Amino acid sequence: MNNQKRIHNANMNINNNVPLKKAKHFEDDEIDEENNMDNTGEGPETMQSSEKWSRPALPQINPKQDKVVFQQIDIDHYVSGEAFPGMPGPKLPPVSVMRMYGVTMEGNSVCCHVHGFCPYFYIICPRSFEKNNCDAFRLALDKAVLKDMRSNKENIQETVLEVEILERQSIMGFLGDDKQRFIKITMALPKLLAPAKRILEKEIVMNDFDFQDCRAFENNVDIDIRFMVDTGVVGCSWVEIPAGSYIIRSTNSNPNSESRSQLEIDVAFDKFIAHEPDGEWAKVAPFRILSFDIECAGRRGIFPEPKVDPVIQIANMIIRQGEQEPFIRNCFTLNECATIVGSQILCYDKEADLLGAWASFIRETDPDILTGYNINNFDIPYLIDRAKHLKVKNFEYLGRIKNLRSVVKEQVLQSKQMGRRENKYVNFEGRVPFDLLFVLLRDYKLRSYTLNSVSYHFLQEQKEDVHHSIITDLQNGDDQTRRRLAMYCLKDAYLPLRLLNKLMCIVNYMEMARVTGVTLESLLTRGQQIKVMSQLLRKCRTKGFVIPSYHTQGGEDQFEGATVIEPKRGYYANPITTLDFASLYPSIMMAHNLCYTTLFQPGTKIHVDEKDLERTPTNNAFVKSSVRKGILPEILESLLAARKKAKNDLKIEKDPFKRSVLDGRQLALKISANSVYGFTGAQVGKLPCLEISSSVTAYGRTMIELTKNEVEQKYTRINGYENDAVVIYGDTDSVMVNFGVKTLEKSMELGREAADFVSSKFIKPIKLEFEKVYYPYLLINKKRYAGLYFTKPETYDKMDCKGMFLLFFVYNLIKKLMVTKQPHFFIKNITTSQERCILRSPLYYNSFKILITIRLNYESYLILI
DNA sequence: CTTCGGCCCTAA
DNA sequence: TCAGTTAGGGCCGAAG
Repeated sequence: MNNQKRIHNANMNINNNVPLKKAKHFEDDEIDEENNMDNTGEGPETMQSSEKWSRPALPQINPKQDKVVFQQIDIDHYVSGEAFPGMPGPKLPPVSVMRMYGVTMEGNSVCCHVHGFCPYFYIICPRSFEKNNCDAFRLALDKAVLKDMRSNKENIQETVLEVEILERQSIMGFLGDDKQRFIKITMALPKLLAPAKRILEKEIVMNDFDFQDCRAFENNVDIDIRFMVDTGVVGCSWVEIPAGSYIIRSTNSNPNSESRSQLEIDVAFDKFIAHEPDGEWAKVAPFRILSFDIECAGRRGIFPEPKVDPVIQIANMIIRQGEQEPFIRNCFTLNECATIVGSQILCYDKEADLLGAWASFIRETDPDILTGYNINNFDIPYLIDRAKHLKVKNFEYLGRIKNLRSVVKEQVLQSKQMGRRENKYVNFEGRVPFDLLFVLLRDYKLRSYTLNSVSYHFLQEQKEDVHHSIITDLQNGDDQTRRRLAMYCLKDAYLPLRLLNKLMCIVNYMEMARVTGVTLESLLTRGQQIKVMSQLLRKCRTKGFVIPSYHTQGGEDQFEGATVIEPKRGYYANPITTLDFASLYPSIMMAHNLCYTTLFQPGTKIHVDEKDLERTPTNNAFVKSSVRKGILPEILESLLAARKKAKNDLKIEKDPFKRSVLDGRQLALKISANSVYGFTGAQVGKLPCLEISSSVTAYGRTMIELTKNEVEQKYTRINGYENDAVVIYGDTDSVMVNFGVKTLEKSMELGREAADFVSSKFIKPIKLEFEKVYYPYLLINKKRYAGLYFTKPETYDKMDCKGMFLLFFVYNLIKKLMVTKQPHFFIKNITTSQERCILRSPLYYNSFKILITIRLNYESYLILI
């Protein structure tokens, strides 16, 4: 069954590193296979040296009577040289096989091969093309695709598996209720989708029919996403393989297995149950999370290089998801090292032995998640490169597929959000690299991202301080100095686990994967769009819509964004009420039924009564929900309804772990709802629709304007109120109102009343909410203000500062200072740009000498006046 | 000396 | 192949 196995000369891989694909314009027929061949080899069997390291023993399983239930954590696919007997799908190899990896509630690891799932795409069906043409078309396209291949190393015999005519509708634009005919073309392998589309566009495949302007649909849907969408699997969900529907390929150390998982099974793609991650199935399996850190003996002043500088220590901590403390703590050291209470010390005389032992340790402990600090860009590539340099046998077999090497690839990710970022990526089939640094860069804005400052910031705890310049000296000392180094190394492995736990990263990311339907790994390696795309595809599938493949026509024109009300600058010594629209953009899309499927495009042949259309302020037209309810509004509704439910459950739930799951979920749901608008406006994206995004912002602009006017017209002395209300500022979805009242109670009461009053002027579910009162309030400029933040009259919640706040903060303090005649100081966390602002700013403001800053530690500054 | 565009960062 | 949006303040250096 080891059909992927290919024996390679070990030397080939040493100097012949993975080819860099990113810059090269590659041919479609050589993408996957070449990489695959490069990292295929004969991996070692998993050793079992210690009961403590291994997973709990796998119970006896009878495939006729026992079901297999596991939480999957990673999904991938491969090309097999043999069709699995008795499974659906093509009988002629090579065939594409999906793979799900996961863990049971008992902590046993599972690798599940899923057979018979094939990639496909759609094209619009030419008018005269009928059912009886399908077979001829299939043969013709198959022949054309085969001919198109330069080389056919895998000996592909059949490329087009099936051609059928289906009734579908394009998601783009309202075209009435009549379905159109589409041809669904099922291909043998994922990599054949692109050539098939290209050939259909460029060549005449069949003389009688013109396929050249038959636009392709869902051609660029990734096979992993396609599989998950079509089988109803979402990221990190539970999967049940019923008794009698699977075959056990191997258990544990059976040499026939392809995987290092304890249980390896084969199942057909339509024979398993994908549980929705709700209720009972919201639980989380006891995943093994490994955190590790390496130390290198570098040369003075030179950053360690794997070709020169040895790895001298590797510290490891493994924790089970849901538990508080690691159950494995150890440190692999080069040369003798004195013992450390609570940790196992493993000493080696030769570096190559140390590395080899560590790789065996990974295979034996079989972690599901790999973490640490900057492991993606430093520790992992360093270990792999170093092991390659020392020719350590079998080091690079670190994933869950026995004969696949983990190799380092350069990856360039570019987005407006993150900028240009070069990253290294290492494959660990079935294990998820979850670099804490990467998570922090994504989710938190910090002044410094060193492990030390991050630990201080979140845990109020610092590292063992060993400066990198003395690492080599400590290594060259005795077993006591190496012990000191090991303590340091262990702490660096431990802190990421503490931080993951404190910030609930794993739980939050799992919930995000479940809500959006993508794998855990793609949350870290891919952008925002794939999450919306996954949800869109799921909705489309149930409703018979298909999504056009994006063709690169450069988007040039920007669309207009939100209004920022001209601020009435000043210092307000009375309460300022803030009214906010809750989830403004999602609720606009819901209220006005804005969607791809409801967009009425000019020039459309379908007639729609004007009364059934809604014209947006940008003069786009969308059909009303009475005619057809949009998919985007439906997605948003279910996201927001689920969020409401999660928040309610959160109120009742007592168990702290379940609470954190629920809190992670409500957060994921909120972020997901907000990113739908961005998706429609992403002009270099999968499915931009500026009619939607520009209508959304235009509605937003009219709404904030209307809110301002309504409030200022109603709350006047003429109408019996204390003072004329003035909207002093507003940005996108909020207005700041000065009701001219003196007390917090009064300003809150008026705020609640005004919010309800204005809400009644809008269509459901648009809702203006009273949220907070600032008292006092300092408004310096657009996007720049500060004030004490009150949600209840008794006491303020916090001092809130927006924008480059420092000078205003200080201004406020000066006022106090002038009143109290007392020296003041405060400590504030600030970001890099604010720090620069302090350092650059004159020490005078409004002719007061204002500040001296003293750096206290990595995050806090003491500011004296 | 002023103006403007690029850059960086933030608000929402 | 991949990449969420626009508005806007403040600083800096180049051009005029």
